[in-house]
Amino acid sequence: MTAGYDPAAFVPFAVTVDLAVFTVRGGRLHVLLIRRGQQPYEGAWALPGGFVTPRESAETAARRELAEETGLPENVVAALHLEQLRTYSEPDRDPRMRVVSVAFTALVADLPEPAAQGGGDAAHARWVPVGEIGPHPASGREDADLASLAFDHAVILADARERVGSKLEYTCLATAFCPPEFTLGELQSVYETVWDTALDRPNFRRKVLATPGFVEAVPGAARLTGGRGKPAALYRPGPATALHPPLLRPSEGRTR
Amino acid sequence: MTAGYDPAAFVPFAVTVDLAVFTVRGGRLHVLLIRRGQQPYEGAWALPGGFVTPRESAETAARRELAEETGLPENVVAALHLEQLRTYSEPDRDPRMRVVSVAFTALVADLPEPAAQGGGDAAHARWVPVGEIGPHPASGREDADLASLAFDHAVILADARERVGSKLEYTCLATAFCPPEFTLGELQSVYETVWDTALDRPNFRRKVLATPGFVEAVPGAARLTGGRGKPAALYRPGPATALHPPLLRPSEGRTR
DNA sequence: CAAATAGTGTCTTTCAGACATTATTCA
DNA sequence: TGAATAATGTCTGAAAGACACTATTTG
Repeated sequence: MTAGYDPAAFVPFAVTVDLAVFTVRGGRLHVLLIRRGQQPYEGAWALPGGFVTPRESAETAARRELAEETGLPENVVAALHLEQLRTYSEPDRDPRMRVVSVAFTALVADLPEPAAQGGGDAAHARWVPVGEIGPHPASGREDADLASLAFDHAVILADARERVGSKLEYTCLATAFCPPEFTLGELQSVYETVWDTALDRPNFRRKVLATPGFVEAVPGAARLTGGRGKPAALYRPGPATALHPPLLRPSEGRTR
Repeated sequence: MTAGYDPAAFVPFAVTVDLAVFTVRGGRLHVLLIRRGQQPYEGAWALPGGFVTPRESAETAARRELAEETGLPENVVAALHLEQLRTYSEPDRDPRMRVVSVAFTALVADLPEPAAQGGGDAAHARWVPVGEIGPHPASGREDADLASLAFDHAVILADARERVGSKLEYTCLATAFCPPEFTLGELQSVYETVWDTALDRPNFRRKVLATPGFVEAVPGAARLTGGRGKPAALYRPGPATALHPPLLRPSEGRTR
C-alpha cells in the first residue's frame, strides 16, 4: 500500500462473506444452501452469506451470518471450525455492484433434521447432496433449480470441495464431520465420502491409531452400527491437529 | 448473500492487495519491501501493494501494482506465479479507514541487482533478508527500521513464509525460485533456505529424479558452481505441478 | 448356523534416512 | 596432489498396500 490514500484511487466496494458448510449424511457429502428471496437470482439456491458490517472482521461476519440465515444451533455455530478459503473479486461476479466476497469453509457433524432446518430466517436453508448440484444431474434429483447456483457460487463450492478433500490428507479435521463420540468405521466413511474412494479398513485403522493424538479411545464404550455385527469401539477427537506423515488419497483408487 | 441489497447493510470498504514476493539469494530468503513515502507509517517498510480499481480483479491489481511499484522486469511480472494467500479484514488494521486487503505470494528467481531495484516509482523497493525483519534483530542488520513493518504486514509476511514452506512440500513450485536452467544443488539450496534445514544430497537427488515431470535434464549441459569441483548437470522445470508423494520437511532436522 | 460388522496379523513393496564411495574439476 | 563439488550405490527401517483370518453380535 505504498500509494497512500490518493482520493482518486479510493473506490467503494461492498464486502461480503460466503460459506460452504459441509456435512456427511448417509454416505453422501452435503452442503448447506439457502434459497434466495430477492433479486438477483431470486429463487435460485446460493451459499449462505452476507455483508460484512463496519466493525467486524470477515470471520466474525461469517459466523454471524451463519447463525442468522441457517437453523444451525448457537453452540454449533460458536464452536465451528471456520477456515478461510479464498476471496473472489472478479468485477462482474455480481450483476449490480462491485462486490468482493471472502469465502469460508466449515465442517459439521450430521445433525438431527429439525435443528438443521430451523424456522424463521432459516426457513429456506437446506442440506443438499453435492452430487445433485450442477448441470449434469444425477438421476433422481429432487429439485431442477439445482442445475446452477447463484453468482459464482458453483466455483466457490468446487474450490471448497477440493480444499476439504486435501485438508483431510494432512490434518485431523475429519473428526469435525463426526459426532462427539464416533467409531473408526464412521471416521473411515467420512474419508470415503469426501474422497469418493474405497479405503482398506485394516490399513485405515492402523494409520489412524498409529498417529498420536488423532483419536482417543473411550474406555469401555461401544456402539452397534448396522443393527448387526460386533459393536464398534468409540473414539473421541484427540489433541493433534496435523497428520505426520499425511494420509494420502489413493492415486488411482476405484471410485466405488 | 441471501440478504440481498438492503441499503442499510451496504458499507463502503476500500479493497487493496498486498504482495509477499520472495527470492533466494546467497542462501538466504529475501522478501521485496518498499519504503512508504506517506502517512500512515511514513518511512516504514511495507509489502508492495495498492488499491484495487473498479474494473479489475484482485489478482490483476496485484500484478499491476507489482509492475508499478517495484523494478521487476515486465516479462517477470507477466509470467509470475501469483498465489492468493488470504484476506485480512480486521476492522482496525488501517488506522484511517476500513480497508480489506487480499494478500498474494509470489516466487521469483534471483535477479541481477540493478533490474531488481529499478528507478522511478521503484526507487524505494528493496530485497530484504527475512531474517533481518522483526523485533529480535540478527546482529549486523543494516536498517533499524526493519524492527516492525507497516500495518499488519508482519503477520502477512509470517503467513506467507509458512505457506511457501508447505507449498514446497507438495508442489513443484521450488523451481520458480531458480533460473530457467539450474543444477540440482541449486534446487536443493532453495529447499534448505526456505525450510532452514540441511538436506541429504543423495536422498534429495533420488527423490527429485524419481518424481516424473518435476525436472527435465538439459542434455549435455553443465555448469561449474563454486569455481571448483565437478561441473553440475543442468535441469529445466518439468510439466508436473504436484508432488506425489510429497517431499516432507524433516520433522526435527538440525537447523544448520 | 449364516450374515454382517469389527478387529488382528502378516507378507511384500515402496520409500526415506544414513552414509560410504566414486567422479570430475581447479589451484 | 589436495580441496571442493557432483553423482552413484548400498544398507536399513518405517510405512503403505493387499489380503487372509479371527471375533462378536443379530436373526
